[in-house]
Amino acid sequence: MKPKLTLKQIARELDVSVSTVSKALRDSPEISDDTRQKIQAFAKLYNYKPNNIALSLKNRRTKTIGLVLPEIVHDFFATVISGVEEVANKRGYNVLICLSNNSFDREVINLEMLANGSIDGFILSVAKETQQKGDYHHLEEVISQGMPVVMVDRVVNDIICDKVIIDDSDGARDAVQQLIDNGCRKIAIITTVDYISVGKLRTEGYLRALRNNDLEVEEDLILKIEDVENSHEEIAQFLSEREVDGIFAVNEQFATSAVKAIISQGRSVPDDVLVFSFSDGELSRRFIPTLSTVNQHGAEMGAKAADLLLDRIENDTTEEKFQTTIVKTSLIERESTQNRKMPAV
Amino acid sequence: MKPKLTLKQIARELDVSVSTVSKALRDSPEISDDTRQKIQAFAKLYNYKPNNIALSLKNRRTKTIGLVLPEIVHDFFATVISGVEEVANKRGYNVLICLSNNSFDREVINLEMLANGSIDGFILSVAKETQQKGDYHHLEEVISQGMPVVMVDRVVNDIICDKVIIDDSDGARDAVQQLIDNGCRKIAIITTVDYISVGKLRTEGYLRALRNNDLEVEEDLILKIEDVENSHEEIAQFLSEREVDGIFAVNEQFATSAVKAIISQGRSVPDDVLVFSFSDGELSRRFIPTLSTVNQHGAEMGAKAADLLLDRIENDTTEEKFQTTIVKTSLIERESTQNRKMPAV
DNA sequence: TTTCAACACGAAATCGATTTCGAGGGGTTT
DNA sequence: AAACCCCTCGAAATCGATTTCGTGTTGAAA
Repeated sequence: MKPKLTLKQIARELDVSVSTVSKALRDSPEISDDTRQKIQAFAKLYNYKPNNIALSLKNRRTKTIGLVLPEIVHDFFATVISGVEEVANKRGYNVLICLSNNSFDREVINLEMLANGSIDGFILSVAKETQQKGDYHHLEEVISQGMPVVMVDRVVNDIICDKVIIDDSDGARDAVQQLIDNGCRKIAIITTVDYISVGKLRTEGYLRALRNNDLEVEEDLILKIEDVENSHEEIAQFLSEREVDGIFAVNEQFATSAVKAIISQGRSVPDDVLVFSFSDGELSRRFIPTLSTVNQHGAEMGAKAADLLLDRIENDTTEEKFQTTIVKTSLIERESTQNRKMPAV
Repeated sequence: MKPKLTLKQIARELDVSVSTVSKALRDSPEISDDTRQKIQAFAKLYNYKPNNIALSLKNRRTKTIGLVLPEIVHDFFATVISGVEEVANKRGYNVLICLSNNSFDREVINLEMLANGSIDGFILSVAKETQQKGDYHHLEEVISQGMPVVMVDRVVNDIICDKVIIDDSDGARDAVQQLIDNGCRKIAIITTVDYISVGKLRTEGYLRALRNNDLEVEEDLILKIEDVENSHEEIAQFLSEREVDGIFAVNEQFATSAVKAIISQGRSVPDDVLVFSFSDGELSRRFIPTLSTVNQHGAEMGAKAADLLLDRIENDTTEEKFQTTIVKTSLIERESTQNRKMPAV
């Protein structure tokens, strides 16, 4: 690594002191026009850029924020990253991304790595395993150190900090309502186990929609998936044993598995069964049929989280109280709920 | 931000010097057992962790690598990130991710931001606009500064550095060969314009496969997409005017658009037309029919790139010559090429 | 008793930048 | 001519850690 140009070298070269160089480059009035121009010309010529690390040490802030996510090969989190990155860059910050791969241990390690001066604050979405364990000491620790933290999507209610979430429950309710409005009466839900906060909330929304319409809640129509990897067979099995006219799936994977299962039964989506999905990604947009879905506005969530975090970092508003921002979901209706046989109610 | 515990504070608290504390914590033999234990106990009690920034400044290395990508809402790049992240973390490094959004200017800005001490080296995949412009001065600059750089996937031949690519051309050739073996004789290709390096290479592979089998190359069957956003209509139009029995698409988006167009013509994939895609993602795995595709092994590419970069960083092997690693693609055959009518040759 | 080595620790330099404070020189005021 | 001020610049502290070198003490060897 070739050593980069430093203030000291410029000083030696031009036979002035380091402080003079620093001041000249920052247009301090202490420095005469003559000297200033000479130094600035030299710096420009050799393309001097101050060393970020030295600045970080001096200023006690790194102009970098950390983003800790459970996974990345997932359109939703990818869009969150885009949102965070855009806002952060616009405001002059870098983004340090760490993946927990849904592992508690990796999440702890990541927080520790970052919390030692590398960053000015965190944005994180909690790992699945962490939610399962319910162990949040690592979060409490960094927060008690005074590190600003914003949680996104998969949040922890017990931890007090800024949060950006979507109205999971309302979004689910609206989606199911849509199914009902389109004539469905026997609606199954394919969801996650309850310790996943968003899964639980979406299940609640499903239940609310049914009750709002005086439809009976049949426990038998609720499928809670524990093992996402092998969910496809489980879903196929589930649907083969039940006669439903509508399916609400809490993510794209479950939705596509459901469609596939229905089709392999010789039935059709949307002619025989309507399917509503959650989380809008490439998959929903390009599937055949295209999937109706609840749009989570991931980029917007990321952008909002970044703004919240940077506001807290820059204004040092430690005493200001924490807020939970809810980004509204919206329904995107596509082919999978365009029923041609059942008339809309 | 509450000030974190520093060596100086420990020193003051225990009434020893800063150097003694530092040495004690690093188990230096200069320090007596007594003092060492006292200091280590204190540090442990108050959970002392050295400040990363100070270490970076002192050591002249940040234990962080930069990863500059054109986009992220794209399974391939997401898997590359996973691979990089895993290796980097395993070897004790953080990953700073920047997105260029395929913009030349943003790429330049990102490089400049990172090149000032924030990181020890780069991994990057060149932005589309940069390839179009052919302006690589920003790359040359950071490299001439002695910053180690590894390029991934979308590489620039003119720049001399380590590279990790796939055998785009061979992968495409193999895919097209597979189509031919499955009985296709009129094979269209849906590809990108030539300034995208990988698009051009895949087109070459397509041509080679045709020639290898003494099939005539019909320019009319080659569709080069410039505007990816509105590619769907272009593809539908293209296919409606041509009678083909096989389609090779250089990415998942083009492939799904093609399938959709074929189906809306009242024909079937794979019964009437076989479709082979490139880049294996959720979409290919979950589409109906599931898509045969050329697997790019993104995680492997990312991992390899990270290993190359870290080796260069840690061994300071500036003089060692640069290598281009080719990660072999592999064909994944799924439903979209399981022809039931045309017998395999 | 003198000398010397081993031991345990501290002072200071260093990484690269910023910033406070002080000082020298030139000119102006009384 | 004495007093003063302003302009311009440099020395040094600082951020938090590491590391070299030096120093004082103790004990043992000569």
